[in-house]
Amino acid sequence: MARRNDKRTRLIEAAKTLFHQKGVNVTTLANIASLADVPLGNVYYYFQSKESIIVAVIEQCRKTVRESLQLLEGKSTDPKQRLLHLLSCAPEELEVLIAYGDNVGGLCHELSKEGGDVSQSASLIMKEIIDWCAGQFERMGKSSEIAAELALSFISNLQGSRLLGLTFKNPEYITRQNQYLAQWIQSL
Amino acid sequence: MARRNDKRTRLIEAAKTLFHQKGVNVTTLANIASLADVPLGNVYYYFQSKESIIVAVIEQCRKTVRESLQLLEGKSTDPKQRLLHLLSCAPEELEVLIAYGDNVGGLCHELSKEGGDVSQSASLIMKEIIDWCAGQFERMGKSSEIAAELALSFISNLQGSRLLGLTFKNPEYITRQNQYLAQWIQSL
DNA sequence: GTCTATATAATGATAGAC
DNA sequence: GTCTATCATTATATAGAC
Repeated sequence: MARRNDKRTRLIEAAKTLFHQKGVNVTTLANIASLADVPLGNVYYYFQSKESIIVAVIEQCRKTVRESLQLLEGKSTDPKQRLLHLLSCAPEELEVLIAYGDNVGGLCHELSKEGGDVSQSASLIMKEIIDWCAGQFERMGKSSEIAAELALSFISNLQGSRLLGLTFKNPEYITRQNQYLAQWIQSL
Repeated sequence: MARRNDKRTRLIEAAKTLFHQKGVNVTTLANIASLADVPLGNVYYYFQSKESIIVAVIEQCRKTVRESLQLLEGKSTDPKQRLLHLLSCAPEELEVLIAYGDNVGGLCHELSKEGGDVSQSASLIMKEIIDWCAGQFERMGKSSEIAAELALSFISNLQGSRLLGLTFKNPEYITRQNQYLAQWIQSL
């Protein structure tokens, strides 16, 4: 059970990375096994199918997102500052964003076309982010209805700018838009 | 040459539809040939490889986008109205958006991860849209620098809202955000 | 639990008859 | 120009030795 978790975890991490970098559909089990340093045939001891790996990756991403948001809550008690923290990203993160796009956005984009359970679970990650933002706007004194609308607008813009950053391979598209959003938040 | 264009066009149209609905990487040549009602083996008379079909689809999309934008210019001489027209979409279009997402956004997302020539040609479609919007903002009296920034913000938000609409399979995510953007444009 | 070898199906691509 | 048949490769998935 100890080593089982080890390899299982490694496979999920490898899959998560490759799904982000190449996309879910382009990534093969051989790719995942190779990166995780696990023999191809052994993958099926830990996962029933490729889809069950996808499900596991989604769960893992959701956990990561939730932890990141909780970390953000620890950084400041001011909701405005928290939202600004969500915007700011380190230079390495920015490089990843222009090379492979936003992880959550990518998953949602690709999986939402297929429909079914997997599609919906992916959407829950995005929902978690939006709801968290709405919570911050509420703390800023906005009504729950207005807060939901602001959160939607905020994430919409954030996701859009990351798509443009990816498309044009230009970090300025993201940073410029982030500055704009930061001003917008300050003005609320 | 006459019939050649006929089948070739049908293949491009079929590929364009399937790339949008399923994604580029998931779509097989068999899918395309089937939808275009062309025998699988015959595809290679018109295209050298799958990649050359992708290139052709991108060109076709770019042409479609350019025509749509020119059509928009005919609808009104007022740049604000033109931008509002770009936002408004018919109920059927809205259904397509929540089912399969934005066509251009989808192409850029998927192809930008692969890099290379194809990636860059896809980005040119998005650039064409942004530049057109920037042109409208300039006509509204904005400096070229400000206009470029506004266009970026506008398309960023538009693309983001379409991703959210797709993700949550909810047209309200798009219409609500469109209303917000419409107000934003009016206020400029 | 771990790994090799392989079955099975699908995919991009080609050969060659018509 | 058109189409059938098929190759070569790769993918998911399984069988079974250790």
